[in-house]
Amino acid sequence: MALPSSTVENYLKAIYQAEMAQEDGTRLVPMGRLASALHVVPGTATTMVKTLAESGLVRYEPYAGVRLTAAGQKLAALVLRRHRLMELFLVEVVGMSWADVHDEAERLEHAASDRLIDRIDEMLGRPAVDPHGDPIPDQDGAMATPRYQTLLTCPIDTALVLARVTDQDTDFLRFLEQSHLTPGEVIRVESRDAAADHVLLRGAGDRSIVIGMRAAAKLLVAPPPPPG
Amino acid sequence: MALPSSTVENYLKAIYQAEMAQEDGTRLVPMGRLASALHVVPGTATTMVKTLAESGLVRYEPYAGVRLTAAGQKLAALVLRRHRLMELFLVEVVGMSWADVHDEAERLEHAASDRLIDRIDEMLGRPAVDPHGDPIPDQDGAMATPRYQTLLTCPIDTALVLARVTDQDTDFLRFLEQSHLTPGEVIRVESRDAAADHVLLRGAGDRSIVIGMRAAAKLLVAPPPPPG
DNA sequence: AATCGATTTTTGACTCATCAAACTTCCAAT
DNA sequence: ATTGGAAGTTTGATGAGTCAAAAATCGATT
Ligand SMILES: [Mn+2]
Ligand SMILES: [Mn+2]
Ligand SMILES: [Mn+2]
Ligand SMILES: [Mn+2]
Repeated sequence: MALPSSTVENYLKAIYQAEMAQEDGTRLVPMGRLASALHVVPGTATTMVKTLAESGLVRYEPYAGVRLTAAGQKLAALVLRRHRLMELFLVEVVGMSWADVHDEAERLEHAASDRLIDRIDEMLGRPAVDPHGDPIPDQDGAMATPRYQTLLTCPIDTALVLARVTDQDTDFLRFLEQSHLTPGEVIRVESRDAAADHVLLRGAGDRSIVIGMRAAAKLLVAPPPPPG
Repeated sequence: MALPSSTVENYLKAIYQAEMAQEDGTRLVPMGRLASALHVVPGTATTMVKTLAESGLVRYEPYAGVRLTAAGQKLAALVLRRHRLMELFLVEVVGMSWADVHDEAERLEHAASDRLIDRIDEMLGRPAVDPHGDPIPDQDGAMATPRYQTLLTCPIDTALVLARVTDQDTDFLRFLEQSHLTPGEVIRVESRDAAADHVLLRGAGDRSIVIGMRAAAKLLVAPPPPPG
């Protein structure tokens, strides 16, 4: 099989990420989800998934969904590696805003050679996470998958480290940056009000920030850093 | 008209460069040249050129050839700008070899946004030439076109500056690098022998180098730098 | 002027990726 | 058990880009 096209890479990556996002154990991704993630109509996704299945990259169960094979998983993880290393490179070396790098990396991930990516990896000191806190797969496609809590489920009035942001929307990221809600910052939840649909945060420098529960669910936190 | 596809960008760039390389005044590029530059069969080039003509990017004269319109020229120059800035960036910032960056830039030139390219341009200090001495068009597509002599036509026993290398072949560039025949180096031609098909050079550090006339024609030189 | 060969164009076919719209399957609620 | 609607699949068509091979054109040489 020749090099995978950008289209194939995008399908594999979308399936990979949809599998991860699946709350239930079954990693079967329904065609509707896949189609909307890729901005194609469902029929297109069905057709494409069938050809991916013939290439041995996915297993396809009609009317049920699709999941990656080991081969598909590895390819998808390497695309994700290129994407995330490229994002971090654009922020750290080129000086772009973390709010903008996703769209740029969305195209560069298909054009950058393995040599370039490895060089970038080296320059950055083999980083573990990208600017949004997303883990970066290694050269073999292996990726750490820490289980973080969200600002909806974490304990109240406890110091926590903001570890990851699971939304790449430019405006949302810009807002977070202005609010100093970026990975690494120490924050605590002061209160939650489901009825009012809000979460009250206390950030670095005693900043007080109110966000909706939809937004709070996209902010993942880890236990505070070990003392000393 | 939507964004030009990579294919369209590649056609325009190839026509642009073929026009420049044309020794005769007529900037008409024959279909055969274009086809082989793009590694497609002639029929493919004909078909594509007709659709480019319909988009107003080229003027096409059947059985004679093709040339860029003003619109086509600008688009082509901007692709070349992206290519050459990317090459220089890969050498200067990423630390890749000048022998390797052409192939990498060949793909990245279609994926990099104008924002990224302008940021790179700024980082590099608005450079005038790429690692091979090729001039870099500005944001408007304007490009300096100095008329250099080659090592085949330049005066003998005169100090000259190697200004530009008009071949992107990896092995050739590697050889030049090892021989210290890179842009900026001061060299002089000691002798030429058409029968023997060779040119004898004296490079920096009194290096003595013999190259064939085919290779010599690819090395462009300028008058030596002003004293002081 | 006639012709031969190189170059170019045309034709017909093919792959990849996509959509619209008709059709099928499945399941949750009656 | 039926059935209505949501989700998924199939079918037929389209556009971009390509090739192989047949046909047409052009110009250089006789
Ligand atoms: Mn991203
Ligand atoms: Mn990211
Ligand atoms: Mn190049
Ligand atoms: Mn170059």
